Amino acid sequence: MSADEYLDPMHSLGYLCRINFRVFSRMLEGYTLPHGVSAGQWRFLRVLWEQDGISQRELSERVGTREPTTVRAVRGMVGAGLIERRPCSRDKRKYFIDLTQRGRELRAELMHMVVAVNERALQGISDQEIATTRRVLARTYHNLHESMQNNSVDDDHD
Amino acid sequence: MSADEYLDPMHSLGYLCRINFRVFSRMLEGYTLPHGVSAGQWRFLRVLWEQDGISQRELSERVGTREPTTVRAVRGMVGAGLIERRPCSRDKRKYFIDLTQRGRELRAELMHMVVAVNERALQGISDQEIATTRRVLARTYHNLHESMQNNSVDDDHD
DNA sequence: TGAATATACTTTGCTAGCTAAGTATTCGTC
DNA sequence: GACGAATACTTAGCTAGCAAAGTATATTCA
Repeated sequence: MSADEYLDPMHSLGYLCRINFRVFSRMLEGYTLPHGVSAGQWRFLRVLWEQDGISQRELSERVGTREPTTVRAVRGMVGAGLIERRPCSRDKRKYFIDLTQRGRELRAELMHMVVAVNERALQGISDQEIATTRRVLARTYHNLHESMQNNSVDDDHD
Repeated sequence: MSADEYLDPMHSLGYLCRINFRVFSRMLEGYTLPHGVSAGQWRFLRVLWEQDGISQRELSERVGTREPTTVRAVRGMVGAGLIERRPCSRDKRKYFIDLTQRGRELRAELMHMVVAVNERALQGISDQEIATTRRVLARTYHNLHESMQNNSVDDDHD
């Protein structure tokens, strides 16, 4: 409620999310880079392991990045031999993204690493606290995301 | 525990932190940019409002960025008239960072905005859940940060 | 005192995100 | 069937982060 509380970064969920995102990302990349996979690529691979053969647009949405970011990531991953682009025959604007054999093979090793990083991160925290945190972060994202879609920046704040 | 759980991004704290960081940052910037303050600059201002006259190195540490990032941010904020660099007379390597009158004046308006964004984000979430989330995120950061300092990337994971 | 080490900041050059604008294709509708 | 709107992807150009190496100054200690 008081503005001054927010002068302390540790009080701010935005700050806490920023530093956590960075440390998660940097640590995971420490494990995956020796396998030729950058932190940026990992995010796309995870989605493709769940389902590949989706369009570039749909890949963007599931990963949570905008199209230009996806264009660059896809280019890099094609170059690294992890995925292939397949033009859609029905709709010439579209490309489907398929995992290569190598992209598929990486799944087991890399998922093992993400589990290891998460286990280290969550040491000493109860399952219930973790569940609460997930629920809160899903809700704050939902609240802000919805608010950005519905309102221009300068209406109706208090 | 099971690797496949982590295929769902919403299960992963790293992903949740990433999307929350982005949406917090983009929304706050929507408010602050009309005042000539970018999201990057805001993070430095918040620290300086709490205490200015600190060295560039100390500013980096408190904001949670590395020196090169601070160099660029400081240059931009000097150009925008928000801060001034004051050479240290005792130690010629050092510069102290002081807020200008204008930098100081922005505090009230911008803190009002960060409170508004946080209130919107936290709608429908109990104080206790928020407190738990803060505590968990502080702990996960601590766990990973410590682990990165103590271990090279490839030792002792199970 | 002077050589080795440490510190504070800068430069260079990379990654990864974004918006805005551009191109090609498809859809809808008159 | 053709024109306007929507869609899928690309390009251009920006911001903000990083590591590694460079420069200048202080500190330590033999």
